[in-house]
Amino acid sequence: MSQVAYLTPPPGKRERTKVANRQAILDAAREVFGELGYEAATVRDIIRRTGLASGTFYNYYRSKEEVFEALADDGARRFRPILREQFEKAGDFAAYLRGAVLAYFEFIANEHESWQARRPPGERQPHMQVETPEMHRVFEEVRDSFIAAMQRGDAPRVDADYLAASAIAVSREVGQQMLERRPIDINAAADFAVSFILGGVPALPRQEP
Amino acid sequence: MSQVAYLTPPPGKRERTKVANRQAILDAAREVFGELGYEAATVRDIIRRTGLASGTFYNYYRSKEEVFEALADDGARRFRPILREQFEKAGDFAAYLRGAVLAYFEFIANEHESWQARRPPGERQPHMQVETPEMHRVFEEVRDSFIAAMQRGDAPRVDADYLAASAIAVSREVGQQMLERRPIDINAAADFAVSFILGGVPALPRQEP
Amino acid sequence: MSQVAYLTPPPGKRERTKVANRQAILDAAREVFGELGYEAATVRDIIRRTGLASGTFYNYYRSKEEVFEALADDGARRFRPILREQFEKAGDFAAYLRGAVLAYFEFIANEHESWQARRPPGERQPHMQVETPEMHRVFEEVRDSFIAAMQRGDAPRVDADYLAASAIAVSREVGQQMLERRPIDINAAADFAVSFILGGVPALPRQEP
Amino acid sequence: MSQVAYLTPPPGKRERTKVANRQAILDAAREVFGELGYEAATVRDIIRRTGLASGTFYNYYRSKEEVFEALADDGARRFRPILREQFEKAGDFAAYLRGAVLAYFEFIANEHESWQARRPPGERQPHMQVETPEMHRVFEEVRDSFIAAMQRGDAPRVDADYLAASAIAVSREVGQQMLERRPIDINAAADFAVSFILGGVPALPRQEP
DNA sequence: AATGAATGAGAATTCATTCAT
DNA sequence: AATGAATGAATTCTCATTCAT
Repeated sequence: MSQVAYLTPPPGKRERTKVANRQAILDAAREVFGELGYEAATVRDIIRRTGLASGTFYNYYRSKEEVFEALADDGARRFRPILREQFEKAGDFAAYLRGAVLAYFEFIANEHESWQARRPPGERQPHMQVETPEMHRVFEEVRDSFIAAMQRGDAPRVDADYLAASAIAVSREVGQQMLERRPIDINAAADFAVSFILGGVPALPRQEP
Repeated sequence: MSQVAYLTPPPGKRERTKVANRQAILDAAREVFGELGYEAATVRDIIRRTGLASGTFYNYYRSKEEVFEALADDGARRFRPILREQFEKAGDFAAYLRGAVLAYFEFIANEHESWQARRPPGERQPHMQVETPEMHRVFEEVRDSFIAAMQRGDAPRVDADYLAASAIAVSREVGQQMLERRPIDINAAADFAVSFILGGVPALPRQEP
Repeated sequence: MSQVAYLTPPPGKRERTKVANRQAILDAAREVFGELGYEAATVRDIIRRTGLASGTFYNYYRSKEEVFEALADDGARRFRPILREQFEKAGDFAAYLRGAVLAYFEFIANEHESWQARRPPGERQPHMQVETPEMHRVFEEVRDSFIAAMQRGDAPRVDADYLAASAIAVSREVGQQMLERRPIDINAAADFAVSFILGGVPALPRQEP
Repeated sequence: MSQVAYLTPPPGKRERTKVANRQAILDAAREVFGELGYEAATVRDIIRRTGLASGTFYNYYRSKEEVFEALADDGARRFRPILREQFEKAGDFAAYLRGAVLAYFEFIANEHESWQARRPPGERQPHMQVETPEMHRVFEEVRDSFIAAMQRGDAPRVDADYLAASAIAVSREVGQQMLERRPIDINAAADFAVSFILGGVPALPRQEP
């Protein structure tokens, strides 16, 4: 009997359900926040969409705010390996930057399409900044790879914190706008963002008048 | 009866009270939104801080949302003249950009003082940072004048929305980080942001190795 | 115009409504606790019976527990002047005791009849002891009048705290039982309680075998 | 396979666990009811304190009410032998009464120790003191034997319910006060209570002027 | 205009109990 | 027998807004 292999017992149905429920709530929250906006969304809205009982929500999260943070944290957690992969496979700073931005845009475009979706167009969501531990780690990772590039002589020695913050901000904002356009053009957005970071306004793709 | 003398109330007195109340509500709202974020803030929180009665709020604003808007307008109203001054003074796009960014950094550095000061010091402050309406309008002002410059041929014709979003994002993030550093160095931050926008990474101020 | 007489303005309709509402909630609570018992009773039950809106409850009390305390406190507050009157008009200790016990039994019998009423018979409510400030004052008043009687030489010098506690306890328990009997016989109950306090078991009224 | 040895579990082991769990739940319930009162206490509070899983509770008791009853029975079971002993030892009603009251005071003084000890020390404790089921049953025991004595001609035939209520009330209140005094003087309290019940105010122990 | 209590829809939350594992 | 997550009815409670004074 190969049972022996499971010195740690295989995750039972219970455990699987727990993970699935946690994810279901996260997914539902992503959709609901996307459709109604964070403020209008209620815990009821979220839980209704999962098909779970209302009380079940509170087995996983204590409030709407907590799901929101978990959502942000979750995104950052899933993105971090992708970012690292880009860093490891990139030849130089420019390649890393392009790879990372492109990967990020793909990531958010795939992100269920529900985040920021089905909302009356023009109704801008107010910007929300949650600083989750995982998001901070992404920031640190970006900054550290910039520092590494600088130390390799691959990039000029500049204020790494400012630069990381700027590059992330540009990516986030352009990415956000990209998602609101139809069709979603990941490559154009990446061209813009990367050119901007690497060369500023003069380097940007020109448009017809 | 000496009442007669005041059948018409002392001129301006009532008017002044009205203006003062309106401003008191605005100030209270700025504080409360800053401390709790738009969502968590309640009308009661705002009105409590003014010392007025709850019903009085509705003599001035119809809803929480309306104060929010008014607050935005207030911010814009205060920032627009500063921006215009920069525009008139500046010779070209680069100079204007520098002036605008500098003015913005000065603006938030001032706001920051009056905000952070009043924030309950010991209290944990883990919640989402929702973009305040004031900031938002300030950004809009910058963006609009930015687009105008482009239309006047002062700046290359590039994707205006992406560019505006990027420049604003850089300004916001660098500005945010600037506020967290001691001492707050507005000029260094502006140097960074403006160089970045105008020339990307290669144009950034170098640091000692 | 006799308006002048109201240097302090006459209580307006608002003020009257406030007092009336507070009392209405108290009355409703007394009924509901009486019918359902403290535990089964909900805030909804109470508020429903007042005809007020649910939110109104919370303008007056923060919880079921708080109304309950207010109820106890209210009873004690209203009883205290009655007690004092008995003390002032009584000739000696025995007369005071009889007067006070009788007054107390009348008081609780009148107490709307709803407290401890319409409940399935035999379903004993668990004893509940709330120590409200006003109840403590009643205790002190009883004890102090005992001490006064002792000092007058009207009663033997004994442990006044134990005695007051005992006399009050006997009155409360006999009173409680009295309310559960039909017909309610205030005099028989008072005879019993007073005899017991003044002479213990041997002094009690005998019953047919 | 060495499993074989335990196909039948070690005899008594399971049984002991069952008894231990049942007792653990009872002990936890005693604590929790004591700290929070019956109403505020939840099954979760009780079960949490045992370290058992919530579902396990229902293997032993069907509801919160049932533990409450069981707790009452537990108290009675522990007190009845003490009471019986007094009865067998005592020559007459007075001696029995004294023995019973003394035993009761000893009982609550002991319970008191184990209760007050575990109570979270700094915590405000404003809530209602609901009669605990144990105390209630203890009172019932006393009352029943009391009535029995009356029926055997050991005591005068008076209103049994009133008398039982009175004697119990006196014992409870004097006992309560006794617990609040330092040092706790069981004998003085018993002297007072018994004298009071047997002879009223005139029979009470005198105090120095 | 100012006041502040009342309103009541609806959101948040609890918790006894069940039941698959 | 033990576990502990799911359930969902029921309850608590909030808060924007109204309106009589």
